[in-house]
Amino acid sequence: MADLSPVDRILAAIRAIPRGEVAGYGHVARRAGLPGRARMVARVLRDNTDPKLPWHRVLRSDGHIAFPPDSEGFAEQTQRLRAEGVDVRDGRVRISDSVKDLDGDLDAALWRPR
DNA sequence: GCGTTGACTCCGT
DNA sequence: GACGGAGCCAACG
Repeated sequence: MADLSPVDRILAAIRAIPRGEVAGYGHVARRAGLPGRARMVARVLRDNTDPKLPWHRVLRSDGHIAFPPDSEGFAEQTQRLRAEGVDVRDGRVRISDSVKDLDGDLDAALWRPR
């Protein structure tokens, strides 16, 4: 990976998240070569306008959705995740059995909520 | 160049 | 599991 700017690497890391899986801000940042820059990931997502970007697969380290429960983005993120087979309960993400099966190989690249 | 801000994380309670 | 406080870092005015 080369001379891409931090922002581009963050976007690439987010796009690399497979459908039906989720990743944490810190995990995305680390994957982008920016350990500890979770806050930068958050800013990139806020500024991002690319409809192709699976931003809804990015969650906080706790598995909680980063938006306030009464927010618009919260509702949309929940709906998108459910559409991909991710079980969302009370603003928290839970992994379905089918996804749980794949988890072994993806451990290096993906993170799953407890 | 400084102070504020934030879709964060870690740790203790 | 939920809450509060401290730390970090880049963007913005």
